[in-house]
Amino acid sequence: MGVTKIDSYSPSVLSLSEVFKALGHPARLSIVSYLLQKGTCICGDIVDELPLAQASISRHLQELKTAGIIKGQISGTSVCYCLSDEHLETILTLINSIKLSIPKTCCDETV
Amino acid sequence: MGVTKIDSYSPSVLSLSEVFKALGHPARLSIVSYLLQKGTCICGDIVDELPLAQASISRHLQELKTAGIIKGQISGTSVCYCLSDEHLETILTLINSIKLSIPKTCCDETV
DNA sequence: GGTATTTATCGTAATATTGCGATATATAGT
DNA sequence: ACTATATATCGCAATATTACGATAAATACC
Repeated sequence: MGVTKIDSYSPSVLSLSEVFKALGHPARLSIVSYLLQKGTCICGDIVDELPLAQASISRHLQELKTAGIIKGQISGTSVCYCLSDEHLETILTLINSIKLSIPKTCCDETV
Repeated sequence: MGVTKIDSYSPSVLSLSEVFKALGHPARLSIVSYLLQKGTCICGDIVDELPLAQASISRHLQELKTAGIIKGQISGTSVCYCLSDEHLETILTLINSIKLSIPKTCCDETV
């Protein structure tokens, strides 16, 4: 992320921005989209779906897990991942409140 | 972002991940939060709120604008920024659909 | 035990992001 | 015209992210 003044922000802002950051990569968003359709996946499923190496998929899964977006359960030699709604409620609430509070015409022209 | 295989993803996934990425930085999320409370801002308002230089704030505002999250209107020597709901509807729809489709108990233990 | 399968981690190179000072641009006021 | 105010952009250095191959770790099967 480059030089980031990470200590200057409140824990709630930092935590929520981490969730958004995790969703802010096309590979990770594709994984979430896959889980949205299929319900669960193992690492190998995503390796078949995306043009990335197994090591890269595994890293993306770890980042989604760290952000609280997915969770995994060991099942034999593989790990079954699924969506977690731990943070989705927070995001939903924020976006709803943003939508409700947008003034109708604060800017008429774009710059 | 490092080496990203950006050509491998659908335009819709890329576009949505750009929106999430824009929200995935504490400074930019703070700006959105400020707009949520105040309705509008000029660059100088955010300079007073965050411990970043004016040049840095301006860059973050440009990134939010590029992602379609805010829009700006020239007003004298300053630019009045406010939230745009151009993409918020998309995000809201996605998160709602994720929430609705989460299987209740696909993973009982975390790994 | 030995082998296959599956996932996670390490090390590295390439690239992107961040933040700053300096500077450019543009409008307002005198 | 000159100055002040406000924002955007440039160039740079520091740091973070991404992706990969290689390898480790852990379980399943024979």
